[in-house]
Amino acid sequence: MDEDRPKPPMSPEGTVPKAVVSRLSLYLRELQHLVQYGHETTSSTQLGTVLGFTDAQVRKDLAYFGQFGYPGIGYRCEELIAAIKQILGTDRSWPVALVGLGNLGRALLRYRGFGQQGFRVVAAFDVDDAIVGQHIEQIPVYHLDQLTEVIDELEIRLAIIAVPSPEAQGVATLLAAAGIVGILNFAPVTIALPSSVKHVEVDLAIELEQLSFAVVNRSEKT
Amino acid sequence: MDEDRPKPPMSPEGTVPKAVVSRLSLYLRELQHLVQYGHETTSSTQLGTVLGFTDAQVRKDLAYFGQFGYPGIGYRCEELIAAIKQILGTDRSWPVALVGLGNLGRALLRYRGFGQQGFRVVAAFDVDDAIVGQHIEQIPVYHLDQLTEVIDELEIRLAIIAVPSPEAQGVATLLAAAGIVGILNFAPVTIALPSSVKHVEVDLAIELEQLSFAVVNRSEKT
DNA sequence: TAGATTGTTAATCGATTAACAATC
DNA sequence: TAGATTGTTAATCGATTAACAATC
Repeated sequence: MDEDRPKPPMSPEGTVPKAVVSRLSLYLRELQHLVQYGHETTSSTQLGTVLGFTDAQVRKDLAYFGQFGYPGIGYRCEELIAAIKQILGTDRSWPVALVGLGNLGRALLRYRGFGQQGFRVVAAFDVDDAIVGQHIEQIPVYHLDQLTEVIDELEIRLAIIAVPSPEAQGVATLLAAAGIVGILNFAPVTIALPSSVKHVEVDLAIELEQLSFAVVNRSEKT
Repeated sequence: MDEDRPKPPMSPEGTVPKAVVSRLSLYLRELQHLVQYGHETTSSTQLGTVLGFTDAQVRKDLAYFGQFGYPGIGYRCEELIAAIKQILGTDRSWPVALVGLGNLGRALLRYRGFGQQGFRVVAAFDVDDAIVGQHIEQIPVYHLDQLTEVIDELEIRLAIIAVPSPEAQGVATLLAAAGIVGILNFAPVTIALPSSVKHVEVDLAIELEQLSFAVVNRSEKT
């Protein structure tokens, strides 16, 4: 629309706080909602209000990566969506490997939310002979032994671990050796990996514990 | 073992940073692993090393809630586990309602990790007549219309939302009206609730986005 | 005793917010 | 023009770390 605008092409010179990046994802999500409802532009105040941040924080967060707004006008939604996707690296589609096809693994295999944000599970792994060799939701299920080979073949760089806790570290080590550089781990254990391999841990029970704490200590804040 | 020790019974006088509470959950998880491996005591250094924190931080975090350690010795695992459970409110078992039985909802219904940490799903809700009235994993499935009634009857205070995004806000409002005080939301939308209702949002795609960002910006840190 | 480790204070570091000139 | 809103600097706030006396 306006290619001529001097747009510093993503220069995170200094180090970007981790919290900023997760808010970036929230901005993106909200912007996508706004577009769905027909909004063409938005403002730091609007984004902040919906998400519970100050307007200053929204502007500061974005400022880490460049200048995306128009003084007096705000941000053009589509434009900012494109910019954030580029920053997050989701302006492409990432092939993802999924290891472990228990309840959670199967649910993740079918989860539509990944595809919408630029991730597609292209290979699943398990050790259960009853499912190895089949396809689930059109995704081929391989034996864990084929991990390295398949990851190499399909050029997969991201993986999801959904195996029982005792197996998680072993699988993580295998994945790292196979060339995976980012791991999303659903097993409730802290896995150790070389620092070159990034990993995010999601422990569903811990999320409930945070709630439990908030509820138990609720009265004191009132 | 030593009931006589003067143990300030959980006095979070000032306000406890949110980050401290989530680390508390990690300490608990790690302590449980240590006990499984036969450890009787541990230290702030050991806990910190495994989890990637400094020893000072471990001690500071725990200090928000009382004195749990023994100078020269460290922390008795079982004792600290009991203390943290009490702080988090998981020294009891919480009945939980689950709304939405799509792929993710069903997986959560079967997820074993909840029970181990003091949460049990006791009622599930959906609007699909094909499953309403049945039991899945011995959990009764009710129609969404029965939400208020069942939550009241079973005295449920925590709920999990696993419905499609467009339904999430409506369900959240319903839950709040039914007396739910804590909500774990898996729908990728920010829901608005009265501040008396605590909620935690888990967006699976966002977790992958964090990974994608880390991977794309990986080289710069090396 | 010597060695280990806590709880806590003070110092450092980092992140959020307020304010405002510049811009449309 | 007047009103709206940005990007950015400085001020504030909060969280992490280092250091150490006290304790076992």
